[in-house]
Amino acid sequence: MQKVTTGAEDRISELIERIGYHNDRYHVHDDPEIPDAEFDELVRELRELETANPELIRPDSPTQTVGADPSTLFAPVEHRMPMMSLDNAFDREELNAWADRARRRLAAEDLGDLVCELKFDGLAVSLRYVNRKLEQAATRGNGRVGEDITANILTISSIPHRLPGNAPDVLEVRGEVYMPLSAFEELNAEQDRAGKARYANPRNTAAGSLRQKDPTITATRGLSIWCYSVGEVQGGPALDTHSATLELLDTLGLPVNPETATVGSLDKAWEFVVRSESKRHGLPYEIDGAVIKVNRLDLQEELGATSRAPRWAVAYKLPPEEKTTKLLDIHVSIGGKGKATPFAALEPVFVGGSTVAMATLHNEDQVREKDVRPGDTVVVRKAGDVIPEVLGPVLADRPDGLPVWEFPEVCPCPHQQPLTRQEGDAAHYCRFPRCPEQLRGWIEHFAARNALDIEHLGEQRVRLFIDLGFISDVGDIYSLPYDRIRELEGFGELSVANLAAAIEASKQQSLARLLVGLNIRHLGDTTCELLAEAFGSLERIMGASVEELAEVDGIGPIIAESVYEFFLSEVNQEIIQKLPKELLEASSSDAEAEVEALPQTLEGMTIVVTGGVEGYTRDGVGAAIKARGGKAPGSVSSKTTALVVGENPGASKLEKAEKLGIPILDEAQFQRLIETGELP
DNA sequence: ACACCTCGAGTTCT
DNA sequence: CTCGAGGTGT
Repeated sequence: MQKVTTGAEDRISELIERIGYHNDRYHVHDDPEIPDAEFDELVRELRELETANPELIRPDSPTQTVGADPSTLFAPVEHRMPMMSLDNAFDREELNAWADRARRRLAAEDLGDLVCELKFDGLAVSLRYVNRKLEQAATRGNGRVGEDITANILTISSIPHRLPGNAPDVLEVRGEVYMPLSAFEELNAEQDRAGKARYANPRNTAAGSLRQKDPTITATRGLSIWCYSVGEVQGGPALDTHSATLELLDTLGLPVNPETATVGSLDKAWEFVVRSESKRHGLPYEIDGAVIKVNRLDLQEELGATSRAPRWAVAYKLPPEEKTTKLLDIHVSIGGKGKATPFAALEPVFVGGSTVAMATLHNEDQVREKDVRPGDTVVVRKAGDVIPEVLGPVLADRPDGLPVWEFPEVCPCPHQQPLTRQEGDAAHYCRFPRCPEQLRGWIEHFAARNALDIEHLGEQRVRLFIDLGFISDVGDIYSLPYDRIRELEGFGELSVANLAAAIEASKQQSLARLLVGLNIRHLGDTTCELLAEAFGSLERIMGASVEELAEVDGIGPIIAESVYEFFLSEVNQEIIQKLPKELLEASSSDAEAEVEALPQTLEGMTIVVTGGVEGYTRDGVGAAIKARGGKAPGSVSSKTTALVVGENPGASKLEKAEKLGIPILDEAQFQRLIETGELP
């Protein structure tokens, strides 16, 4: 196809030159020749041309670079005023509870007018305008520190680069960047044409678009923004209500969502919530709830904030989306210890932001209790926003005579050995020691991050090596036939070297990790550490009696028996023979030496963490707590000293901690706690 | 014997 | 995240 772009190409060059000139007059000489509106018009024309002809976008185009130094992209930015998150309410009752709490705190005991807004499903950002010029844009991050995304934000056409003369001297605007459904569909149509994978949902795609290293890509994604509050403000008109703030933003040319209402009572606010729920699917963008704010700023100030959220606002979260789909069949998967778990094979359905084709059914009793049968139409949703869950069948749609599902009698692997369920157990097990499914699970477990941490040995390769007969137990990992692997398709010199190096490195792992890798029933990370610490070497653990094992604090008769049995087995002894000497001689002392060096600030404390904490991986937080002498269990109980709330916290832990009156710490308070051992 | 902690395992999709 | 099950203390 002949390109018909000469006209556009020339015009783009001309625009780039003129914009560059006026930009220079404005910023460098502070002596603009043309009015702002005319300047913006030039930029808009350029942007339109570029949108129509993405292949003509030049890296030096001002739409990509105006005012932004690309080298600062994603650099940390400390917010002058923290970007707080909101407390959630899931029903009317919780909404009432919020209002009651707030009222009790006020001298006047009246919240006054309430502003109702939609809650947009996008990414919270902060735009900082200094002297009416957009100087810096940042993500929310953890609320205190975000990432610089100025270069990318400048490519969003609905965000003004400059504000009119009546704007405050310093204005921090908070808003939600989102991808309109039309832009999302257009993008996916393009992906289809290019034969590429579709994007899953607008929210994640918007996030991905803002995270581009190359702003030219962000520019083509059709992102937009809704502005809904301010941070730091200097100069400008005095404001005394939130609705006046929104009006100001609107008059400054910042996009403010029109679906906003100021109401006089909680009843009216609830009506807004109910309406937003029914409107949800008619909107050209996605929402995940509604937000209710106290309108008067003096009352907002009086109410103040907790460590993580203001008391003057609450987010109503829409219930998770439910969809119906066909239950095609119920299969069984075999875990690394032989556990047989039934799961639903579903007709793929888009629910809660992603396509779901499988969902666990846990065990036989769960299937029976839900009474779901292959051929049923079932209701599906995302539990906790992530894990797909089958709620139950739509009985009205059940075909006549649909048979009840029976737990399969044999393992799905070619050996077809029986699956058995013992009295008192909820699970079925495949007890065939040479079951290839179990072997695959064991090898993967051995290579996993919390065990011997062997990179480049993932599920695909494990399957392949088992099929080819290279591996028939974990011991074989250390005598892989590299000559033959080199000849396999998809294995180059480099990938073989990487794999070999990763396996070599695993020989240095600690005793506890080796124990984890051995895949002994009832032993996980924690119990393995207990054993490693108590006995110091594999040899001593192997030589211990059941009674000696059970003497360890935290090890009871059942686990002791399980460990004893494992090492009694001849098959397992042979496997251990195959392991490299370095591993077998691994002791628990090396790792501890480092740990002891840290001040034991958390001695005697039990710290539970929910959500991600800045600067740590999920496991890393627990390790940091333990390294300082504290305990870090996965759930809140009456023994918990404090709950640390990070990014995207889980509701259940938070709720329980509040009910039990356990102190709740934000990330800054957690940092202080770790360093000094002091609770706020 | 019971209640209450903890721990472990399996799990979805990008 | 949720469920099931082992360990510990009363």
